[in-house]
Amino acid sequence: MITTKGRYALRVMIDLAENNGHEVFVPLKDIAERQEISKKYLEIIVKDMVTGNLLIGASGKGGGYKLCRKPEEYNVGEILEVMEGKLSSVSCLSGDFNDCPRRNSCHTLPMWTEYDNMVHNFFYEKKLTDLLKPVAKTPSRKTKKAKA
Amino acid sequence: MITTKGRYALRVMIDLAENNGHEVFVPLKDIAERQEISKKYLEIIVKDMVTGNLLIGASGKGGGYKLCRKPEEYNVGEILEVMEGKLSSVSCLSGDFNDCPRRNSCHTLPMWTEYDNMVHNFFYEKKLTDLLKPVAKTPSRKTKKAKA
DNA sequence: TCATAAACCTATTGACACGGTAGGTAAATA
DNA sequence: TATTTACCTACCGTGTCAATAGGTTTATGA
Repeated sequence: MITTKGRYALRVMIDLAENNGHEVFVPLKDIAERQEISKKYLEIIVKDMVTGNLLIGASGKGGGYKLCRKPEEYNVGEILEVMEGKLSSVSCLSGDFNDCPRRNSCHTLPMWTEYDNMVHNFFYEKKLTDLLKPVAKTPSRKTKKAKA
Repeated sequence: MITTKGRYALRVMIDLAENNGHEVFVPLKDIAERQEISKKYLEIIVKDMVTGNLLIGASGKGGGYKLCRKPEEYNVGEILEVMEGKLSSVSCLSGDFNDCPRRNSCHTLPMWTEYDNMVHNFFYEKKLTDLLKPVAKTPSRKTKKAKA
């Protein structure tokens, strides 16, 4: 189960991406209000996001939080892993890794491994920008009309 | 995270499939010993499995547990769901379903839905028999050699 | 009929995670 | 120097996980 931490973190990222949070510092108060999430609780979350190199924080008047990369340079997987730890389906595959004495004869381990890979790929291939509201595309100066 | 309940249940199923547990009752003691899992804890698990129509239990001497279908008629997903409840990635998709007031404007819901479908398919397409030790195939009486 | 072997039932436990709340400190700005 | 903001520490109620403990019922077979 993805917990509120992961889900809220994602919403913070999206909020920043959609509110110029790539260029200017956005106060947490604003994010909390837009997202209807307790600001106090969000403090905990964004703190982890700063530690995890997803955001930069700036204290004082005019401060707030800002993306430290361009939105297209984030993928969902890394955001979730910062908040939830490794996205591992079973304890056999996380932690000390190979502490299970049955690992060599385990009938289910291959399935868990396959599952883990699938999940990892799913979230790492999903970009933050895939979650943004589809914006009316500003046509680039030289738009080639697609063939069909 | 798949908990021990789900993982142990799967191992019980495999154990039965590999120890004639489709035809005769196998005492829990034997399963617990082979699987090196506390019998006491397994009691809780198999109880749920009986309730969930995965196993049949028989009390008294000569009793034990038995698969109620043929091994090839189980898939992993249903076994896990009996033990873990619905395999839902986020609370937004389980429970009362549409209690979230933001569901219509939520940017992340489509991703969670897509993810849930992927997970569901993965486990429901996986058959119990896919987890069994590959057995030296008893050649059927009329084995057609594959072309290539 | 009676010991035995098995499932079945109820209760409890310690540890930990989840989802917060509360209140204060430090830093930057105007 | 007041204000706005991030940042820090502590706490808390609830629930789940992974068991353990001890007893009761049911069926067999000698």
